[in-house]
Amino acid sequence: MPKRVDHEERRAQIAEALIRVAGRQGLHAVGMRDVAAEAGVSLRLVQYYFETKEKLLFYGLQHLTDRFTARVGARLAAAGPDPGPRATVEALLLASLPTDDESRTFHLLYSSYAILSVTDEALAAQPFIDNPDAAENAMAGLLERAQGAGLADPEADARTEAISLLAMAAAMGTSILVGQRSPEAAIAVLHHHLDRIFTAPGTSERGAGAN
Amino acid sequence: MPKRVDHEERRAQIAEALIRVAGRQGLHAVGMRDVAAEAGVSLRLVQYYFETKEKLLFYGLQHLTDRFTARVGARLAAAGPDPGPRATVEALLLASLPTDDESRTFHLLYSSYAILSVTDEALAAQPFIDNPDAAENAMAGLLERAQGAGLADPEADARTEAISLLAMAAAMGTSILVGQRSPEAAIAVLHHHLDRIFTAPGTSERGAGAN
DNA sequence: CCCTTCATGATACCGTCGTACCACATTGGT
DNA sequence: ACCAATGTGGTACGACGGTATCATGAAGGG
Repeated sequence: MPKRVDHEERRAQIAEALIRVAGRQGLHAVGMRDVAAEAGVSLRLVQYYFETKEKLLFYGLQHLTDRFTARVGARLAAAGPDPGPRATVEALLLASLPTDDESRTFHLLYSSYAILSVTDEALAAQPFIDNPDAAENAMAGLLERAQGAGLADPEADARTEAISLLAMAAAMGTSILVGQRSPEAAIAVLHHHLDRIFTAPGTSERGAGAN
Repeated sequence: MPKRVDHEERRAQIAEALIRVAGRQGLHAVGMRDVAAEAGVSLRLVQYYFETKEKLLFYGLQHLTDRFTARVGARLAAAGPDPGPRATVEALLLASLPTDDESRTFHLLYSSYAILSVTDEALAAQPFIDNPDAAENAMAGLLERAQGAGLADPEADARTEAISLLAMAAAMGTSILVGQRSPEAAIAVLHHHLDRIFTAPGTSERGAGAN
């Protein structure tokens, strides 16, 4: 038999091409020929590894969320070993804002998929990240731990605040994406709420902050 | 000359057809033939009143925002003459949540247009509502008035809180749209923050609230 | 050594979509 | 009464997109 190529790696490579071209032209405007050209392969190859466009799109979503998860993990790791709850929460929120090309593309495409899923049941059935509310649970858990450690307002409802923070980050991310707001303004708003929730004793060095 | 028909009315009627079919199939999947069929007219007619699909889409966005503005105005009027600042703010926020078919369609299509505008400069140049930050200014103004009247926490930064409230409403609206959260849960979170901001003296009847 | 099987390339097909063109009806003005 | 401008319908055209088909190259096993 011939070259015996790693299919999974090839698929990943094509998926990255999909993400790049979709980030440029918009997910709706991407065709198999565009993906093939971007990946430097022939149209037939794209068909070979993903039989149908639908499967390519699904795989693209999966790849997108995987890459984003990895990126957030790296950001957390870069915040040092065992950072405080506030630093962790802040890192999570800031990582989800579209501040550079990669996160801009992620935000754009994730939003595109989400909007698509409203009218496309096949896409809605797809595992959209593990995120029915994984991020929400993680964030709520962090806030509760902070409360337990006396670092956050014990009166606050952790789950409600978690939902609020994530919602604000998401919506302001979109504002940034469409050029309605600057990343700095969004970060300032998030800091405001972190200051409100975290009754920080020694963790009040914010302003010339991390990222 | 022949029938002398009201072009503007005809355009509005076709635009509503566009909105209906786009709400069903998604904005990306709508074609001129679909719009014509939905409006009960011939394809040629759609071409006659909007020469190009792009113009149809632009007009559709305009019509969508007009209808939404009117709807919000009606909601405010329904809240009685000169309601308190909190009731006004609450009405504005709740009106923007996708709780019924009309608001669901609005939220879906507005989000679709917004995402589209990221990669389509012609659409980005369009007056996307009057909303670079009209809603934000209005909301901030309301909060400031409430502070002046001693109804809201005077320590709070009105603009920051306005941005926060609108952002949460927007993001949770999307969560509702994709079926990730119930309208009730979203409303509860919003109420939580209204309770935090408004130091309501007699306005503490919330829970079996307005809408 | 060759044959089977995996991998890849070129290209054809069929549907759809936006747009353009042609034809006709209707009606108000002269 | 006829003409011309407005409104409306039917249909064709060119392009593009996803998918399918045919063909070929490469390599490991009998």
